[in-house]
Amino acid sequence: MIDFKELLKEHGIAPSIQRIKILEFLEKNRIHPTADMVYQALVQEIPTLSKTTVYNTLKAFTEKGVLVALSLFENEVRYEYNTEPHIHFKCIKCGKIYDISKAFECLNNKEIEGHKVLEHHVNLKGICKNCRD
Amino acid sequence: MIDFKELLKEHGIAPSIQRIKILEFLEKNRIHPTADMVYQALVQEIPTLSKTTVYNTLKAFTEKGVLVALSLFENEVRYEYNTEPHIHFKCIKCGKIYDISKAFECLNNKEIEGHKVLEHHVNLKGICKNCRD
DNA sequence: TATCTAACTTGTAATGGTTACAAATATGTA
DNA sequence: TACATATTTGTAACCATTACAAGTTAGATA
Repeated sequence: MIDFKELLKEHGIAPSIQRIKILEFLEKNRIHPTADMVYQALVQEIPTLSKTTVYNTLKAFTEKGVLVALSLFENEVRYEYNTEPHIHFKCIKCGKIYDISKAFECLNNKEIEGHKVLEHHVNLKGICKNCRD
Repeated sequence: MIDFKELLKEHGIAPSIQRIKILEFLEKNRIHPTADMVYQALVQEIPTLSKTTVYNTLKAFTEKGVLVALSLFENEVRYEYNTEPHIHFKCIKCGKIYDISKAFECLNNKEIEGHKVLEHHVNLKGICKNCRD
């Protein structure tokens, strides 16, 4: 069981109830949610929750490295708990996004055509194993 | 010199003035523009141009495979002329987006963790050769 | 414990990109 | 030329996100 309160402190973020709940949700639900999905899920538990708080919190978490913001294939921002490097696969049939554990460490800290590469984001698109049948 | 009129016909798109100008702009300016950038550039030449037309046209071109829509790192859609497969590099200092001719054909038509991969989008982030000095 | 201050949360309004829609215009064909 | 269809246009609506100011909370200090 992760001590979310402690985790936030380690990242220099004061652990308010709202922040703890948001982090807990992201850690337990690896569904790459949008800000609105986070809000909808938590407003039941915290009826006074404000969307502004969700946006502010997600932004702060991303800046402090607690979360990663994703620009996947659609024009919307999604968030995920910051764990090991991995890539994303989106099914064109069901729309589900899968984490793929394979990463491309070979790309980071490399030079490509004279540019220094610090990060890489790989998004795959296709038909997932459940939709192939 | 590309015959844009003919190119549109080949893709099943009626070649109106607006559509030809938009395609011509994308082909000549490989700057991965947003819809608004396309509008701003062309409204001088076609004063009656409407943003709705630009959006409709970019959408149609993307659906017919004339253009490719990109979800890069920010939350905004950009468009580029559909040519050979390549990947993108964004400089975190100057913000410029570079095309990198290297692609990962090895990924397409492969299976990863049971999913069938049809497309791949690789976005690199770092410091470009001009900003390194 | 009481108080103070700073940080956090909230709600409303504003912003900006995108889309819906209906009217006006242009195009191709007979 | 006239008609039917497709395209363009402008306005209004929509939705995600941000700005802002006021209200609330929490930690530190005495």
